[in-house]
Amino acid sequence: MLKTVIDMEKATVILKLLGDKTRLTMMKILDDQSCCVCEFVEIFKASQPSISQHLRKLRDIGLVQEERKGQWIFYSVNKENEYYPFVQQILNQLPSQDDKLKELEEQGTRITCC
Amino acid sequence: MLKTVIDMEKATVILKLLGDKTRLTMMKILDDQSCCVCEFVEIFKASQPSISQHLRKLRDIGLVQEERKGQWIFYSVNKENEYYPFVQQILNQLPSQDDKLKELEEQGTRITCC
DNA sequence: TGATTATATAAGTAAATAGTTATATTATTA
DNA sequence: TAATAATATAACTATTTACTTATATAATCA
Repeated sequence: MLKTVIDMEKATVILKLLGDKTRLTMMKILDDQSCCVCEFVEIFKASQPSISQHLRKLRDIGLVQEERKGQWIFYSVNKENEYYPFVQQILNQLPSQDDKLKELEEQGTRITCC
Repeated sequence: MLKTVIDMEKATVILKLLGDKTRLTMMKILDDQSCCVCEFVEIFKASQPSISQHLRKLRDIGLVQEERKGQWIFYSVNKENEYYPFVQQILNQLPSQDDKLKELEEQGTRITCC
């Protein structure tokens, strides 16, 4: 197994970002599939600016990336990121959050443009 | 390999605690050996109350434990803690902090009572 | 036993963080 | 092209966090 070593400074920054329930759940969801902002608004029952600001923080350090598809902007995990292996090891220990998106599908609020 | 799954709530709390450079470094050091408060004060060039408060937070959620030895109180990682495997996987990805204690030994400020 | 050393805790302060409201931007649709 | 929908950003506010200063406790030492 490849042993990844990350510097303490960067590890701290990443752990601080993941030390928030909304962002940690976002990352776990995004690790499986991409998701648009309005879906997160539904999932977390949070305001749009609040979701947008969480995503921005994750994007600013390169953990996620955005891609516009028409009027929607989809976010996905940037698996090319230098620190992704570090994050992945954490995410792997978390329970699946599939149910969150399943609920949206049942409600019919999942974006299905793609 | 045993797959540990930790609930999101608890994971968030632990990651938030580890998302601080002082506490993260403390945990990495303690993962190898026990250490007393005054050694941390030296290592981090921080005030005694500040160190004491960081250790209290780690102790409050059970990640470390204290043991009095005379006038000193030694802290060590509580490897029996339910969430230790989660923490350990994170710590394993961090660079060794042995040099921090080595410096103290060279200065002669390492506590050698035990 | 009085002084010193190690540590903890409480109270106060400054900085960081998360959320809100308001507004701007960009794309789609009528 | 005007209205609507999705998203981002800015400014403000409330909460949380980390650190400081002051004080308390407990052990050791002279």
